[in-house]
Amino acid sequence: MSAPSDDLIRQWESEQASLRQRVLEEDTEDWQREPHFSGLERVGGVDLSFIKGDNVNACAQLVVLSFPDLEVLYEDSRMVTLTAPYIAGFLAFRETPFLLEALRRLERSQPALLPQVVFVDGNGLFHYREFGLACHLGVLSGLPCVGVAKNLLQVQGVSKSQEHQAQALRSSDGSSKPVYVSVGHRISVDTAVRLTHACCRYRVPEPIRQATVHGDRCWEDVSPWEHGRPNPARIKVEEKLPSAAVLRDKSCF
DNA sequence: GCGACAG
DNA sequence: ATCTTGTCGC
Repeated sequence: MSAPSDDLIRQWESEQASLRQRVLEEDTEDWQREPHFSGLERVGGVDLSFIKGDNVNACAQLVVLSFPDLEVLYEDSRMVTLTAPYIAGFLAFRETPFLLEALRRLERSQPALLPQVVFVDGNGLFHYREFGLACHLGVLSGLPCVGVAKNLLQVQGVSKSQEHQAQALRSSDGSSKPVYVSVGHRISVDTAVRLTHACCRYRVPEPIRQATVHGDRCWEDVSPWEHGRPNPARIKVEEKLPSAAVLRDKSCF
C-alpha cells in the first residue's frame, strides 16, 4: 500500500471538515437521559483485527450485546482487504467502509438487532480536526457512537479542542492504564462516559472487547495450517481474560 | 536529530 | 494493529 499523495490528504481533510458539521454532540435518545439507561437494550462494538505482518488483510467485526447484561446477541466476522494505509488522523478512511458494511448487513438481515449505540475503537471528537473514527462512523451510519481509545492522541492546544480535551477526555484514576472516551455522534460527553462505565467489565468496554476476541477467532478459518495449530498468540487471548492485570483494571471505573 | 504517531 | 512468557496477586 503506497503512501497517499498530498492531494488525497487534502481531500480527506476537506471531507472531514464537511462531515464534521453533521456531528450531534448532545443526547438525542430518550434512554440517554434515563438514570439507568432504561430503554437501552442493545449496545454494539466494532473493530478490525490484523495479524502479524499483514497490514492489508483484516477481519472486520461487529458484535451486539444485550444491555445491561452484556451478553452476545449477534456477531459478524468478515475478512476484508483494505485499500487505505494507516495514517494518524485519517483512520476512518481506512476502516469505516468495512464497519459500515457490517452495520448494513445487519440492518438488512436482522434490523431488530441493530444496536442503539456503537462503541468504536478509536477517538471521536478528540481528534486533530475534531472528527475521528467514531464521529465518521456515527455520521455515516446515523447511529449514536462513542469513541474509546486506548492510547492518548496528542491533540495540539488549538483553542476549541483545548476545551474539548478537558471535557471529552476522561481517564481512569491511578494504577491502571486509562482509556480515552470521546463523543462520536448523537450522545453527550457525560452520557458517553457514564455509558462506558456501565459497559465495562475490564479496562476496554465489553462491546469492543468482544469484537476483538471474535475478530481473533476469525483468523482461524483463513489459513488453518498457519493458524490452526497451537498458536501462542491465539491461545493467550483466551487465557488472558481472567488474569489479574485485567481484573485490576476494573477498579478504574 | 528528536519526538509523535487513534488503529 | 502485531511481535510476546512468565509471574505476582486477589
